[in-house]
Parts: sequence; C-alpha cells; structure tokens
Amino acid sequence: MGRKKITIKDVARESGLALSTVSNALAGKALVRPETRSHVVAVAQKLGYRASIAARTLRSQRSYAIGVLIEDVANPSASAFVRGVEDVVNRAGCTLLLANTDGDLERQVAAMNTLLDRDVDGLVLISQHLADARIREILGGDVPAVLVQRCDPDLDLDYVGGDNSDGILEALRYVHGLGHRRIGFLTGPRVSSSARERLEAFRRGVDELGLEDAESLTYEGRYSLEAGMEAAGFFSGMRRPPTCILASNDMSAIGLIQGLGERGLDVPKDISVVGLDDIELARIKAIDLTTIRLEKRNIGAEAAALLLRRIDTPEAPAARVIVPTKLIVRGTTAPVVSS
Amino acid sequence: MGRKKITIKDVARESGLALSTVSNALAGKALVRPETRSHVVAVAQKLGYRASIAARTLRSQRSYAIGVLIEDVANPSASAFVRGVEDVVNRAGCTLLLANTDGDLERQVAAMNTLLDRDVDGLVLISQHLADARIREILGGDVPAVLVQRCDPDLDLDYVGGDNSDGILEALRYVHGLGHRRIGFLTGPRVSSSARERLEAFRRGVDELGLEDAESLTYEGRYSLEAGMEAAGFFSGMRRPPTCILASNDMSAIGLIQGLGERGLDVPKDISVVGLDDIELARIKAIDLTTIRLEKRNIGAEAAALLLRRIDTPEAPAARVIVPTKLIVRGTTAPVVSS
DNA sequence: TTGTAGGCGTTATCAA
DNA sequence: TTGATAACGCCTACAA
Repeated sequence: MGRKKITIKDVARESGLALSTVSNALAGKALVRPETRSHVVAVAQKLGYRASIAARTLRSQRSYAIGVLIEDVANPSASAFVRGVEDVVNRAGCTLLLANTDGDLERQVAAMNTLLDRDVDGLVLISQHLADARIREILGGDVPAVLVQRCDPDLDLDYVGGDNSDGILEALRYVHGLGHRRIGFLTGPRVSSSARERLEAFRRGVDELGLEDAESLTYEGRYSLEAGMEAAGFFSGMRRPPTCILASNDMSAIGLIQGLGERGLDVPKDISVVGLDDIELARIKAIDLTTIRLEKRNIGAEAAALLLRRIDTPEAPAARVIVPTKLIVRGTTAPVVSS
Repeated sequence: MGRKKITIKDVARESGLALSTVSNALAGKALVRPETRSHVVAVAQKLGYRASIAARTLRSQRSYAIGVLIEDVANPSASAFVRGVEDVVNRAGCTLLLANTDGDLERQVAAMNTLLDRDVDGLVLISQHLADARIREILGGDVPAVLVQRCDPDLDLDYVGGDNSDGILEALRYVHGLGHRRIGFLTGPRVSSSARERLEAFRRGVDELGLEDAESLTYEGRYSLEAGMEAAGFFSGMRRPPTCILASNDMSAIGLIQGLGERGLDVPKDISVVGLDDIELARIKAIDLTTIRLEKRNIGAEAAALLLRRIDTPEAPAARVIVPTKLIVRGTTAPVVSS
C-alpha cells in the first residue's frame, strides 16, 4: 500500500528521463518516441503514479468537470435528467459536480459561484431565475453553459427542452377526438418557460379546435403531488367542471386524480386526466396514467452533448434542441359521457 | 464584465498590501487587523476576485469536495440519499461529485480512482463490491470513507444503514397479529449486506413467532418493479402460496402487487403485501402501500455527517449509525381469511 | 502585524 | 526527440 504521493517527478527520476518528457509521454503527445512512451508508462504503472487533477487544472485551466444545477435531485424527473448528463460527460472523461438549489435564488447564485471557482469546464442548468442580474452576468461571462427546459430570449445560449407544443397539441387532439370540449389545464409555475410554452400551446390548441374558454379553465400549480391535490379542489369546485384535465407533469396528475377521487369524482368515468413525463410508475395498473412521454434522461444526454460541443468550439452559434414527446394512451382518459 | 482572471496578487497590488496579508485576511485569520481585513475584502469585492479552488487544493491537499458513489441516481431511493448527503456537505462548504456505477465493478473502480485523482476529501458509497481486492485497497488507503447500506466485517470503516432487523421484525409481528402464519419474503440481491441482514431478521422472526418454513418461501429479486412482477409468478405458482409477502423495497412490492393482480390474486383480500422505503407515491390511494419507512434522505445526511467528522478526526474509531425504521400501516395488509 | 520566498504537481515554452 | 525552466494561484513558514 503506497503511502506517500508519487508525482511525475518520481516517474522521471525512476525512468531516467526529464520531467517534461514524462509529461508528454503520459499525455500521449506525438513527439515522444513510442518506445520511450511505453517505458514511461511501464514505470508509472510500477510506481503507482496517479496524476493530480488539481495541478492539471491549475496549469491548464481545464478541470474536466462540469457542473449541474437543478432544483432537487430527489425529484424523479430531475434525477433521470442528471443521469443522462452523467452518462455523456463521463464518457468524455468529465466528472459531474451536483448542486441542488430548491429553486432558491440565493442558493443558486452561491452554487454557480462555487462551481465557477472550481473552474468547471461548463454548466448545465435548469434554472427558474434567468432574469436575475447576477445569474445573467455569470451566464453572460465566458463559461460554456446550456439551458434546460427554461430559456430566455435575451440569453444567447444553447438550449435543450422537450417539445412543449407538440405534446400538448397531440394530447388535446386526442381528447378532442374522445368528445371532450371543456378541457382544464393544470399549468406549472409561470417562471418556467416550459410551463409558459405549454400554456401557450394549450391556448392555441383550444382555439384551433374551437374548445371552450381556456382562460377560466387554467390553474397554476407547482410540479408536485400536493399541487395536484389542490388543483382538484379548484376544478371540482367549478360550477361546470371540465370533463378532462391536462396536467403539467405526472406527479401533479396523480395528485389531481387522488384529489378528484376524494371529492367523489371518478377518473376516467367522470373526468379524464392526462399527465406529462411518463414516470416509471405511470404504467402500473393501479395508476395506469395516460400521459405525454418526455424522456428526461435523453434531455440530459442531449444537454451534455451540446455542452461538450460548445466547450470544444466556443464560437459556434447557439443551438436549440427540441426533444420530441409522445402521447401514451392508458386508462385515465375515456370518451366523454353526455349527461 | 471582467475578462481576465483576478488573483490574490491583484488584490494585493490594488490594496497596497502584501500577498500574505491578503491571503490571511481572506482566510479570516485572527492575525490581521479588522480594518485591514475589511479593506481587503472591499478591494477583492471591487475587483471581482474569485479564489481558485484548484490552486488551493494543490497547495493544501484539501479539495473541499466529497465523492458519492451509487448505482443509479435515477432510482428514487438513491436520489433521496444523494440529496441528504448534499444538504450536509454543502453546509460544510463542500461540493458533491457524483458517480453512477450501475453496479458494475469496473466502472466503480474507475470512478473511485477518478475521485481520488481529484483529491476528494472523502467518499460516501453504497457499494456491492466490497469484497473486490482493488476496492478494498482503495478503502484500506487513507481516504476517509463511509459505507452505506452495505458493509463488510473486515473493513474497519464508518457505516450508516437502516435498521434492517427492527423493521422486518416489526412488520412480521404486525402481520402475525393479523393472523398470517405462512409468510413469503422477497429479498434483495445476496451481495447486499442489508438484504442479508433483512433475510436474517426474517428468519429469526419466523422462528420466534413459530411461523412456517422460511426457506422455501424466500425469493431473491432485485430492487425493481420487474423483479416484483417476476416474484409474483414464483409465489402464485406455489402449491400453497403464502398469505402475506414482505418485499425488500417499495418498487418491488408494487411490482409484486401488479403481478399478483394479473394472476387473479387480489391484494389484500387474497394476499397481504408489505413494502420497504415509503416512497412518495406509496401514500396515494391507488397504491396505499403498507410499508416499512426508511428515510433515505436521513441516511444520506447521517453518512455525510459521519464523513465530515472523520475528515476532521481521522483517528476516531469507526462508528456505526443505524437509522430507525417505522411501520406505516396502509391498505395492502389485511387479516388473513381462513379458507 | 506585515512582507518575502518557496513549493504544491502539472503543462508549456523554448533550447539543445 | 528530449531536457531545463518558468508559470498556474494559493498557502505558509519565517523574517522583518
């Protein structure tokens, strides 16, 4: 068990070569003779040499680490996203630094600064606070960054998100085909650009299909079980409740179904519900949720790929990747019954 | 927008003080006059000075980063755990480096080495491969490490885990009280020490309560929805199926219930089922799972606290923290019906 | 209390 | 092709 640290210096001494030669050999540079290189590698191996990433970072200003900022990994769709990011950056030899913000601005600013202090090569973030001056300043600096799910027209950055319009529109057409004309929408927080886009798509769809007034049938919730349950109160309390509700994510859809049930409304007999995400449990019989599938892990992978590309070619024009969605029809939607 | 890097040197020049004074002031050392310090801080602020963590790490051999090794963050109980770790280490000014291994030995070894190359101050790991020589060598080295959920008697390291015996025993007594005498056990993979402990507790409980043969009523699964569904085939295919089954986690319990349902067996009317974890969805009406609550986020927090302590006092004797469990009775358990 | 000098382990530049 | 030497930015004796 080697106690003290073996440095490149030790390898140089042991192999009888110069420091710089060893460094070049280990880095796989073309200018060292193959035999020299293999000798160096052998010695390094024998000595149990391990490169110090801190030293490398200091010298080369490249940390081979990328920072991921999200609200909360404990949220299933966030964790799938993180996983997707890790898959890709790892393959590129990068380590992932994780920061949870709980949506709090101060924590996000602090986390971003810490990440910058660590010389991360890039940042991937799902951020609510794109309008904040401090965040804009960081993002306006020269650290490569890609925005996920939430973007901002003033920020000329790479972006990856789900196809918000398409999914909503597809779902809307589907339930329209089922005979629904009075359709509710449980939207996400207004600060989320994805939520805004979906709301926009919902309104467009309502117009296009000639459905009833979208405005009064919209309820703003957060992306949580509780929010869904609250929304159930709102919708069921209406003079004429909608016959179908589109929710902004699966958790709130499930909460909504639960809340509706507590108020004596059966899904899908009385009201149809559509979720968004397609979390693992959506497919079990007890839940059996009709939902708009959005592969968060893919989004993470796309975001990571975009970031790596940007790190390589910083001057490339900002890209915008839209990950497609797909309607998965299960048991929470049914033809409307005329009462 | 400051382009080039501001170093401590710039702050020194600008404030007319010496490098070391600035360093000390910024580090909050007692030996600089308060007024000097505030002046330094002001100048640093004005210049937009940001400390280089890489440089600090190189110099001080302390990275203020800790590595977390898990199989897959996308797994809900893993992500809750990671969140718990982050909460605590973050408060201590540390950044979290995340590595997913998917349970693969090679990836785990590679990830651990990378983390070590980054001079992490410590490691938290949920590892299946504690018996592997390379892993033992790393763990036997001098990087502070805490083991989670899986431990190994030969490794003298800090450990945090759920109270495996207690939870199982409590559940067993509860269903025994409901009249169940023939109880199945859906265990986790044999490589997991937690799974082994739970199996052990199950057998002890079966003995203690004078229940039917534990051996033939045990099925080894993985911790997944699919594994639960497979187990349903095993249990329902028995000549005399159990009247109650304890599962090793909620996901497999839910899969089990689903699989049982597909085979015409109703839970809890025909068979009772108990899970373990208490994931967020366990409480919704559609699932309503009786389960042994194990707070993964707490486990993460405890692990992080232990690690921080160990980093401070490396020579302290290895600690063993057992996080208590609690039986949450819901709708998947019912009194046995004599047929 | 403040200033000076050296080194942490690499990589990069330039000679040889 | 290989070798010497200077950074990278910070911390910490030690000297003043």
